[in-house]
Amino acid sequence: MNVLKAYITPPESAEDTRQRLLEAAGEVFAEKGFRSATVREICSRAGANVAAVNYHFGDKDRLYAAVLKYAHRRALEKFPPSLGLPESASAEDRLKVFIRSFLYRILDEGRPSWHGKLMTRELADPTAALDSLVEESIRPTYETLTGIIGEMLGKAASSDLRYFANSIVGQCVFYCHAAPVLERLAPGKFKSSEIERLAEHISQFSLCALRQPRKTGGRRNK
Amino acid sequence: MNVLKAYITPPESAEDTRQRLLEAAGEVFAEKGFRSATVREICSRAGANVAAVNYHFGDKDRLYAAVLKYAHRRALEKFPPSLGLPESASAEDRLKVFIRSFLYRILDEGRPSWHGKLMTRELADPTAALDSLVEESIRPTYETLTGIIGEMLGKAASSDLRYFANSIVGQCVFYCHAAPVLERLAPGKFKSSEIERLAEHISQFSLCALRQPRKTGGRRNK
DNA sequence: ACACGTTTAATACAATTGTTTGAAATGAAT
DNA sequence: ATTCATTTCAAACAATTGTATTAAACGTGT
Repeated sequence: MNVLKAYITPPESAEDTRQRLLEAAGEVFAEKGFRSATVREICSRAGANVAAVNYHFGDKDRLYAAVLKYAHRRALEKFPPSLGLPESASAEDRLKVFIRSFLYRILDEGRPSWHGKLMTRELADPTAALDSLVEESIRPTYETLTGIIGEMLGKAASSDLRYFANSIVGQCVFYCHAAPVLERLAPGKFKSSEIERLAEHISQFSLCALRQPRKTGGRRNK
Repeated sequence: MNVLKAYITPPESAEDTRQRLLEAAGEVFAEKGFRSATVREICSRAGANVAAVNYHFGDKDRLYAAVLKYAHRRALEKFPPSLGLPESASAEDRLKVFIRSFLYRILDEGRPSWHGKLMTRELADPTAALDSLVEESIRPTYETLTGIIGEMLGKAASSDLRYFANSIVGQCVFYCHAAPVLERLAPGKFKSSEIERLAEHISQFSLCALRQPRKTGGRRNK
């Protein structure tokens, strides 16, 4: 019976509280930010003792780093950057899918819903974890985007690539970053259908600009 | 001599330390955010005693509220929304000026350079001060923008006005909000000339989308 | 010179923070 | 049943926080 039980639930409750800590920490960090979040609240919400964080992760910083990694992995596997779109698809279609997937990743309310808030918080108020987050998570996504844009603009305008990428990403993250203000400017919650509408708008808005013919060298006619 | 001295520096050092506190608090709040900023550092940077904040402002919260008001007033008088542009100017020109002025207000490095950071911090991590900040500062600016856009789109598309406004504001605040990431993605500081270039790009990018003919009712042809 | 209201200063206080400690509990292997 | 490593727990630690208190310093009008 010992053997059987051990086989059915191998890591037993050890790995279990670790997991609960990860989930609870995600919530709290997203709500309060790294500095204002307290390990006491995290542990309490995870139904664990105050010392659990230090036992399982060493300290608050390493717990936070683990949460960031975990959040990004979960979000990516739930909404892969190219949602089943074949590589042969046109650049315009890949851009549309990129925008849609990106929006879902940062705005989705399903589990874990806190991924977007967590990321925007880290953008605005960086901790020591930002460096590796940029290199491992953000830069690859960013380069996917500049790749698509470069294909649409042609090689000549490469110096402007970043501006266009920033314009697109900026439109997206705004809804996550400025959510408290948007809520006050025009009360009413975001539903999932709203995300579809949003993706449609941002795609159209951006495609207009990207389709615009322009001179080589990157500078548009004034 | 008493009379003379009192006349030359009327509020003497009382109003003076109040002012120094305001400036120092602006710096520290912008750097650390409201919750992580300590009144001890603020007072130290202002060359004042720890108790100075409570004496002059009551408590940390009311100091913060005062700083927000002060920052917005200073930024608005330095970069008025319509930089001397006549009201008769075309909607396109007024949009360009709006974008340029908005960017300068949030990205300018002159004094007080912390206005932009302060605002984006309050967006992302609201305090009790956000409500009045939205009503007194943000909403008027936002309505100026939707007014311009509405003129360009025609009345029919009014339900989409907010989307277009968000797209424009989103592009702008991104450079302030995601500054730490942008710095890591492509090192190199922002110079003032960069702001001009940025304004040019965002204007062109957005005008393309706004000029695009669309059906009445707000939804564009898919 | 004196008195008085305003401002500054040093210090203390209670609350909260992340982290540590050492004992109790747990569960599998002998 | 005993041993042992792993995990949980309550309690305590030192550091930092915003704020309150109390006395000193200052400038001003008499």
